[in-house]
Amino acid sequence: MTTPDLPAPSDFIRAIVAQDLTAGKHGGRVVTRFPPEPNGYLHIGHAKSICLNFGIANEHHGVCHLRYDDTNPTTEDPEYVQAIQEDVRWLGFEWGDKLFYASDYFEQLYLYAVQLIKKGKAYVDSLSAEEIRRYRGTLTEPGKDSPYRTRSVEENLDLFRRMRADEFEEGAHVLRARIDMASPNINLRDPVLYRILRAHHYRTGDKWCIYPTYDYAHPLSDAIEGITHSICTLEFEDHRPLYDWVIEQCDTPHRPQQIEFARLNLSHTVMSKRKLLELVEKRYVAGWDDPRLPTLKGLRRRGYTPEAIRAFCEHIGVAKRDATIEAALLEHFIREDLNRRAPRVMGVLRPLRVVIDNYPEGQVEEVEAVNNPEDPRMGTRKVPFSRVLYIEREDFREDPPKQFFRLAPGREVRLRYAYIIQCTGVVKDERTGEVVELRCTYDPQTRSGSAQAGRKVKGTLHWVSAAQALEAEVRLYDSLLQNSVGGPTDAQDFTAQLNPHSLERLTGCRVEPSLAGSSPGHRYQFERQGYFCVDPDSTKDRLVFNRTVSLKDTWAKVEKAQRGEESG
RNA sequence: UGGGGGAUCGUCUAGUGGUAGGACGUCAGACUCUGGAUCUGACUACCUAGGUUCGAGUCCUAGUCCCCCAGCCA
Repeated sequence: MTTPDLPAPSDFIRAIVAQDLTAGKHGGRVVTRFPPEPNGYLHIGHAKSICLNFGIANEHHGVCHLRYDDTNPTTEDPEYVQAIQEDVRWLGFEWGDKLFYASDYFEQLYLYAVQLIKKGKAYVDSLSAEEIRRYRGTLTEPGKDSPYRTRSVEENLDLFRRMRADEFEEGAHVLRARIDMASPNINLRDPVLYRILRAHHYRTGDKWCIYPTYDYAHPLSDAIEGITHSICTLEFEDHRPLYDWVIEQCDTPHRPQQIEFARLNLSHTVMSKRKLLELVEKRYVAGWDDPRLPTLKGLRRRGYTPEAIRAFCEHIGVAKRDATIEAALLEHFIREDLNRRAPRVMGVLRPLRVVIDNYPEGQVEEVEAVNNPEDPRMGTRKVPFSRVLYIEREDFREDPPKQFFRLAPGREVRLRYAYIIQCTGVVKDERTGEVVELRCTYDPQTRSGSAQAGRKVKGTLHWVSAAQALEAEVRLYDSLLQNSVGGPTDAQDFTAQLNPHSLERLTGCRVEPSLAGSSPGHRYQFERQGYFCVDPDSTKDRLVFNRTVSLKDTWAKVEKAQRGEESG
C-alpha cells in the first residue's frame, strides 16, 4: 500500500489537493470518501476510484470515508452493502470507524430542506412526472415555471410536512429547488430534491416515505462529514453548479470541493452496472463472481490479486479525457505479480499418453523441481517420474511445421526436470485416425542435474506421471466481448457482442500429485501454460482450476504468422 | 449560433515557453531445462489552420472531431 511521504503518483487531482494543502484551504486536512450505491457489486472501475480516494487520503495522513449513497430504497439491497465492504477490504483498504450511510443523515437533510423552503429556495410541486418533464424544456429551449412554483412558504411547509407524514400517493408531489427554469444547464432547472417513495428502506425501515435525491443528499453528506475533496466521475461535471448551490444555500459549516475525473473503461468487457446486472440476471454468466466479469468478486475468483489490481490502478493514471484501457495492460500486471509469487507446478490440460519403452516397468523415481525460479527461497519439490506419462496433446505434431521445437516422430525433447526422450512410434485409433499414444525411449544419461545432462535439445515439455497424476477440471477464459468496444454508447444489445467462447471447460486434465488438497484461492503457474487459481467448486476428490491468464505464447505468434503467410 | 468537458505514439499517460519522456503493445535479436521470466535494440504521437515568440504540445485566434446532460437513477 502507499506509504505516506513516498513519491506518489502525480495527477491533476493530487495537484489540486497539494495546492489546497499549501494554501491552507481546509486547515491542512484531507478527507475523501468512496460513496458506492448499494445496488450492485463493485467492479474494477470502482477499484480505480477506491485507489484514488483512499490513496490520496493515505498520502496526506488523512482519512477516506466509506459512505453508502443509499437514497433510493427501490433499487438497493443489503446484500450489496456486505459485499461492497468485503471487496474494499480485499482490495487492501481500511476505513476504520469511518463507515457512514447517507440514510444516517435523513433527519438533518429534512431539516435543511425545511430551511430551504423558508428561504424561498424550495417548493412543493404537484405536477406529474410527465408534466415536469415537459415543463423542463429541451436542450435548446428553456423550461417553463410550474404553476406551483409560486406557492407560499406556509403552504410549502405544510405540504412538505404532510409528504413526510405519508398523506400522499407516490408521485403526487415532489420538493424542488427554486433555481432557474431557463438555465442553460438543465440540472439547474428546479431539480427535484425529494420524492415520495413508499418503499421499505433496509436501514431506516418504514420511517420515511420521502427520500432525498442524489443531487441533494450528496453535497450535504459530504459537508456533514467534513469531506474536503469530493472526487467523482465526469458525468457529474455539470452537476457541480448544483452541488455548490446546495452547499451555498444550506450554509453548511464545511465547504467540500467536487472534482471530476474520467471513469475507467476496459476493452473487451462491460463496466456499466446495468449491463453487468443484465449478464447476471439473464444468466449469460454464472453470477456476480463469474471469473469472466470485471467485478472484484469475479476477478478474485479468476485469480487476480489485490496487489495486481492496485498496481494497475496506479499505472493507468487519472485524467479528464475519455479513455479505454486495453485488457492487455491488466493482464500485464497480473502476470508480473504472479510471476514473482506463484509456485510452479506441472499440469497437462489435454493429455496425450506417452509410454517410455525402455524405462523399467513398475519403477518410479522422484525428480527435483524448482518451485519458483524467480525466488529460490521457495525451494524445491519432488515429482514422480515413471514409464507411463502424459504430455500436452499440442506438444506433439505428426507433421511438424517449421519452428516447431516440440515432439514429433523421431524427434527428441527434454521432459522438464527429467530426461530427454525420443519419439519412436505413434499409436492411432484405427477408426478415427486420432493419435492416442506415443511410444518413446529415454536416454538414462540425461537426467536433469546429472553430470551428462548437458546435451541440448530445442524443446522442453511439461508432463505428469500417469499413475500418480490427479485428475482435474480446468476452466479456460477468453474475453467477454468479441470486440474491444464496451464504451458507454455502444449498441443497446451488447449481448450480441458476447464471445461465445468466453468459457471452455476441460475435464480429464492431469496435474502433478503435489497439488493434492490445495484449497480454493491458491494460485499456481502451470509451467508453459499460464497462471491458475483453485476454484471454490473444487471437492476433495477433484480439483477445479480457473485460468487467470495465460503465459505469453511466442510459438502461438509464430504459428499465426505462418498461417498468415500460407493463406496470403 | 443550449450548456458542460476533452483532443499527445496502436492503447494509456507525462510534459504548464527551451532536446516530446514513460508504460503496455508490436517487431527484431540475445539468453533460457518454462517458446515463461530477464536483457538489448527498433517502431510509432502533439486534431487542423493561422498568429505571438529567438523558440509553441504548452500562449492567442478561428475551426474540426469526440464525450456528457432533457430520471421523481446515481
